[in-house]
Amino acid sequence: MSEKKISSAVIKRLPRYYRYLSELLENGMDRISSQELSRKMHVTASQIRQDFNNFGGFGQQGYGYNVEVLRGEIGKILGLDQKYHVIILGAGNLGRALANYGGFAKRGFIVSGIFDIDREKVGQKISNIEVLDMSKLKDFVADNTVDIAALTLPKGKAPEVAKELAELGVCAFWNFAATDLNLPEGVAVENVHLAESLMRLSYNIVNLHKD
Amino acid sequence: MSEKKISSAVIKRLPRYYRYLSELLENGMDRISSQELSRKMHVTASQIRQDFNNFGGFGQQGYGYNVEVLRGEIGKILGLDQKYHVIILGAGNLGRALANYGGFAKRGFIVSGIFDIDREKVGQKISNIEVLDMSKLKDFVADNTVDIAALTLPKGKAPEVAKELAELGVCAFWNFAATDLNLPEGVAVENVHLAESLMRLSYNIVNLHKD
DNA sequence: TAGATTGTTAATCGATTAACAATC
DNA sequence: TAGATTGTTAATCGATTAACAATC
Repeated sequence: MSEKKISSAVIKRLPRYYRYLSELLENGMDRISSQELSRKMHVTASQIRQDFNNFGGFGQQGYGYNVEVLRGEIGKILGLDQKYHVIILGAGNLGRALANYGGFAKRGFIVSGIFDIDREKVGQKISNIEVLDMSKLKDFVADNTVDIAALTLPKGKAPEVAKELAELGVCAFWNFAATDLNLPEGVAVENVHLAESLMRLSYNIVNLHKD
Repeated sequence: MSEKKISSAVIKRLPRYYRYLSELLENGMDRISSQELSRKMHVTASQIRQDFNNFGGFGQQGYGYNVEVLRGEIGKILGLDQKYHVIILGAGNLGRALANYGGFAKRGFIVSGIFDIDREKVGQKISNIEVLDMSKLKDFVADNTVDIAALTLPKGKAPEVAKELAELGVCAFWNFAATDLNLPEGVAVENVHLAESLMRLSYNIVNLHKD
């Protein structure tokens, strides 16, 4: 398209705006200025205005932004006006935690399948969904819409399963395995590397008193 | 100190270097050049050399970097040469997943306490640790070393519990709650906002075919 | 209208990449 | 020594902040 490419720095900030706007809405606020939002979020008002203006003018001079409208627009930009069917690969602790977490469904992310190779786990029900054997994966993807695959597999297995799924047409991966997936272009990957997050925390602990 | 401040862009990349170097070491590689690492990691060789040089010369002209030495140095920078005592606040699905995940203990992050308010959960054992009632938290922190508090509480509770813990001297927080903690300076916070991660993924799905 | 606040341009700052001399 | 590759400076690129005219 002719739309200018939005920088990933901006995209990374959008969900946080969305969260703050949702809160403001819950609290009955119906308008907010960039300056007020700036104070709440601890970012500059200038950045807020720049960010929003990447997508067109959501505000009004002398008034600010309408909370509900702005939240709606950002939601649309983030694709939250759609539903997504999610399958979870790996019914371990983390896979189960994701399946059981109701918050995602509320935002339109519906878990429709859970897979594992472990005989013990296959057949169990998690959040009302039966855990299927990995051998059923191919057929499942052929017969059902799968928008997102959440990978909570051991790092050794994750890249090959992701590759297989990508070949079957799944084009978005939420990757919790401690590895890079190295998938072809045209596939969306969002990594959640908990071990790396924890290392950044320990770095900060060590350097906390070194200013 | 007199050390120049390392930019957070660099720090964010260190754990990934550490992961790749650990893999290389497992595969028996004992040296690597910035160019070779560049190809594996899909970042520029220039960036790799710049990043490492923030901490001093780990390499050798004409040779490259010794994998084991470099991994060790980065590990030290990240604070992985120490042990950390972790308590988990909230024994829900995610709290249990974190407690049960053995990978953290292997890297020196030891879960030493789990807390919840739910009568059903208090007394249960998770990964050999008894879930304690939140009322015991204060005494526990007074009697035990607590380096990190992992917050897997509802967003409504997280900020107040974090504030209380910070006042008791806990100075690092691994925050999984969908909220900002707004703690005073001198406290390290690492956020893992899964809902935001998922929104970035849906943004990418929507925009996948818009180039 | 006067006051407020956006949208947008220009200035600054910081991070990434390129280039190459130093040196193993 | 010749070849390779780092350490480091300089050039480029991009993101953030400041400033202010437009306008509600």
